[in-house]
Amino acid sequence: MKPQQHNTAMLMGRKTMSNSELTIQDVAKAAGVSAATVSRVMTGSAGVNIKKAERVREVIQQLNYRPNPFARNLLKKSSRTIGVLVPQLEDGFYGKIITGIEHELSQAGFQIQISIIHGTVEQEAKALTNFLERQVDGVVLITDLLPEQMLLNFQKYQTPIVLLNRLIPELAQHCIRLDNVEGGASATKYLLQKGHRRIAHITGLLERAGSRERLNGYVQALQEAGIARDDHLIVECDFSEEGGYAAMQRLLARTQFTAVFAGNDTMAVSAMQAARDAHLSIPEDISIIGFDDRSFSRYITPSLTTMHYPMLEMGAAAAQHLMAVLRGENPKPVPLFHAPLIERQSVRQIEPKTKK
Amino acid sequence: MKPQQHNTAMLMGRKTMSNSELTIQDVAKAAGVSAATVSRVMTGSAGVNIKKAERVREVIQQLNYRPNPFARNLLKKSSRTIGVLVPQLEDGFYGKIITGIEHELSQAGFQIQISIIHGTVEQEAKALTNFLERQVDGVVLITDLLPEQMLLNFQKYQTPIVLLNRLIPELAQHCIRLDNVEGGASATKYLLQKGHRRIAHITGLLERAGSRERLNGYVQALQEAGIARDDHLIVECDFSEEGGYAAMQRLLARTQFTAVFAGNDTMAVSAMQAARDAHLSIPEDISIIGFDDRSFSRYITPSLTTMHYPMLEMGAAAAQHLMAVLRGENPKPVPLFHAPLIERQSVRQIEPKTKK
DNA sequence: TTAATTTCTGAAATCTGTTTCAAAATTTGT
DNA sequence: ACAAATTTTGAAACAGATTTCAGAAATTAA
Repeated sequence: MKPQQHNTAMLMGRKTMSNSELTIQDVAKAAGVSAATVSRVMTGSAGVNIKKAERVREVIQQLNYRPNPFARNLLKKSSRTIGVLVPQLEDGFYGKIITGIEHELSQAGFQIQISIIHGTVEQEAKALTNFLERQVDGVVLITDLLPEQMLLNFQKYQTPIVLLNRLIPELAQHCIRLDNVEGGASATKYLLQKGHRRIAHITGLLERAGSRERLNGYVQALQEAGIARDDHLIVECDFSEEGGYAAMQRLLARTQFTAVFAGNDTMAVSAMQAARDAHLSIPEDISIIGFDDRSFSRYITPSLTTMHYPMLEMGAAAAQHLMAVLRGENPKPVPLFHAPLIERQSVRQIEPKTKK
Repeated sequence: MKPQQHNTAMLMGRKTMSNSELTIQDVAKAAGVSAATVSRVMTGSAGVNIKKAERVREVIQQLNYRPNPFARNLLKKSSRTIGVLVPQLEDGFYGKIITGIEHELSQAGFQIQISIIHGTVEQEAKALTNFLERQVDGVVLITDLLPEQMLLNFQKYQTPIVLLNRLIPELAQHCIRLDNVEGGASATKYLLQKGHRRIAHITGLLERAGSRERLNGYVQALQEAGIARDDHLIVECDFSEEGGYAAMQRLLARTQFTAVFAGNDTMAVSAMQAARDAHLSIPEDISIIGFDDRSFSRYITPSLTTMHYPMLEMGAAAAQHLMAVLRGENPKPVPLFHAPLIERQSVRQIEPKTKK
């Protein structure tokens, strides 16, 4: 497993002949040895006379020979490439995961191949099939769309797979996830600790496990504080901005509260807007806490207190796990990640006795 | 160029035998023909008896045979893969470009391989070399770092290359760029049209061509309006938030103005903050216009009027251009892209005669 | 010095498709 | 029905590495 010999010399501009289509045979001829010997030098296998090896290395350098990766892949049955399927890259959310993955993988000499899902399950399945056809060494999936059964069928292939933000029991040890229950509880506890008692919750789509988990955390935290769940305070939403706005309007129309825990930052932002449009100011009249810590959250006014989604770290963990599996190690399940609280300005302290 | 035969059937869960290591020979044997014939069917080459072809297709389906891509690559000397080098993916800026590229390429059956640059020129050169070694069919580069000479040396390889947001004269026809001069002028003209006459400009690093171009646009627009360049109104900055804040402070301390054209949205946001901290409100006291249309710009208060950087479109154009080159077409240079104005709330109309 | 080891080396096989080429099969022309 | 033309076909060559295996060379033992 010697590091590749190729230098960046030629890119740096030192004179070198342009290696159009050099094969190992050419190198062998130039060095006066057999192709087998050159190969041994290239791969760093033992058993080559030290002096001869040196000479071969020189010739390789001289000619700037680069072995044809396709021939190599064919033999090795591996391309040292990992496929990553992401829902989108248009904001930094998934970009951070990719960054985390890439950082780990590039160090191990792997490349990442990405596929962006453009909506339908069909397309997503096609993207996955495409990875198979191209024989990537492993796959990282970030998707809620693909039905469980499809993922399970995917196991038939020998290709290792890691799932991010999704739990599939049969693949549990390859699932990298956030502790959403804990996160939801932390957010709620923070509001409680700030003196709030009437705390509303705008959830994401409850068909998504993550949304349900955050809701559970919210309910749990309230319970621990001796507050019963009040369904007037809970409204389901679809993650979107429009939804967040409408959800806040609905809440304002039907009950009273001093704080809102939004299931994600996007909904939090638009909920804030809805509050403002109803002549309520934040955090004076209503405190709000989000979830995810999206990049815009620190820029809005007031800046949004939220739970940080450690995507970089989770991406890195996904990559490490995949590497381990590829090395044939026993895949020990990755523990849940925790979402730390990012305290900013959208939540204010309330007088302990000011029960509204 | 028949579309690949592989269905997603097995992923969908219909019963199929797990195609562990099927080769074209196995299929040939099963179908009672030669490997050559199977190959002809797979690649859709003419000259196969229609009935026999049908039978072979059935067997292929039955066995769920997928040709080994490595063997294919070896022969075709192509992997239908494009390498993309990006500075970062942690916010949506470059993610959008990738999205544009991916969208185009996936339709053409290409995959994208991405490399994120982690800072140094050395690393960047290594990433590029890595693409070479892996024999990607083409490369899209988004980088200011790599020295021109290095890029030129890169030409020695037959691998086609497209540069985004950078002009290298010798590679001009493969450079996809934004018309920064026009963009800078548009932003400035908009402020002029809103009645502003004392317009400050916070530039990006002037060593970057883009920053100089935007500055030139600014100066040009002023000139056209009969206003001479006033260097007190221009301050160079480094693109960063801290820099934007300091730049605004500097401007406020040394001269008067009613509007600011910031070289990018990041600086605009922090300039706004600096203004607020100096007890000036936006847009009442100072109007501000940004550049890039970053995702956070619409969330801040007031929402930021800015010039939209059409990254999706430019990414798509890069991909299309690359495809054209790969098809052996004559590479007609791609015209400069235009940055449209996104009118939001950070600029206000000034009374025509209220010259301050 | 010869025998016994150990270390090196290269020819050939292998990996899996694609393509060429000549032979075989079929069709057409008369 | 027979030659000529056309369509199909499979054997073999090929792409460019890696690896096995047996023989050659060098080293050690005796």
